[in-house]
Amino acid sequence: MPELPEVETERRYLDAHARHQRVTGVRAPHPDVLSGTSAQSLSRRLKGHTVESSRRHGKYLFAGFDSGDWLAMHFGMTGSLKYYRQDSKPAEYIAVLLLLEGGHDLAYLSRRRLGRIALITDPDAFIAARKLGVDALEIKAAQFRELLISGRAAVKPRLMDQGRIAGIGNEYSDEILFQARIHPARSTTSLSQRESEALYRAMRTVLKKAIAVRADPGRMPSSWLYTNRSKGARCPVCGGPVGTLSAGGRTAYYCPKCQPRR
DNA sequence: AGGACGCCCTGTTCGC
DNA sequence: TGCGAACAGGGCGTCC
Repeated sequence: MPELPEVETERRYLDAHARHQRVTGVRAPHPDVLSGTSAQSLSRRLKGHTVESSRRHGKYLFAGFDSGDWLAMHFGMTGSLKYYRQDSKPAEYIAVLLLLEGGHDLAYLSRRRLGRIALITDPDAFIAARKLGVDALEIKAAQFRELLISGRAAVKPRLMDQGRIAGIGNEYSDEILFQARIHPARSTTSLSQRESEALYRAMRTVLKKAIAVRADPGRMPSSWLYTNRSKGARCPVCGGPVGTLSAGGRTAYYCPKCQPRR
């Protein structure tokens, strides 16, 4: 699912393919992903302008235009970007399409259409208005511990709380907890200094490595839980059965042996 | 404040 | 075997 590493990969994809390209039109086959705007409005505002910069905060990707406008994109569960020649076979699940001058299209794909695109003028104001926390790769160790342990909560939903630490979802929270050897239902207030440091280190290692392999599941290390998040799977470290529990309305996968409750 | 739950959405997996 | 139910899950809203 598009969590921080996937969105960072999309940001680099956007930079590599669409930068400095002029928009000639906008189409929205599935306008329900547009938030507070329309295909006509987007077309009016973006036509004739070029994509010049990109930013990412948590799971949000921002594409900056030379006009000062930005597209704020969230991918929901199944979104991605696709850059392709206009005369080639169009991609599936196109929700919004930027027609570019050079004969290519930049498509925002969304199979389940749970993603959203907004037209904004200030990413920082957008981040503040959405009450997003600090980006998971920007946060420092001391601040991480403070945001992690203040208030009562189970550690897994806390890692996924976008209002505190932005960018981590269900899959990577499982991986981070697995590598830090911490049970997902542990209370944050019970975590020792040593454990929160292990969590911080695991968070950075996991996110950076996932970015390095362009969030490609096939290239994730075999020592990770990542590819073993399924029923009947085995722990890649101890070989024991992988367990599940429900936390924050999501299914957590973990190894009961490597991540004991206490 | 935190958590449980429902909703959105559709492709895949599961169970009878 | 086949079909409908359950599941997948990011984010949001509601209720306790």
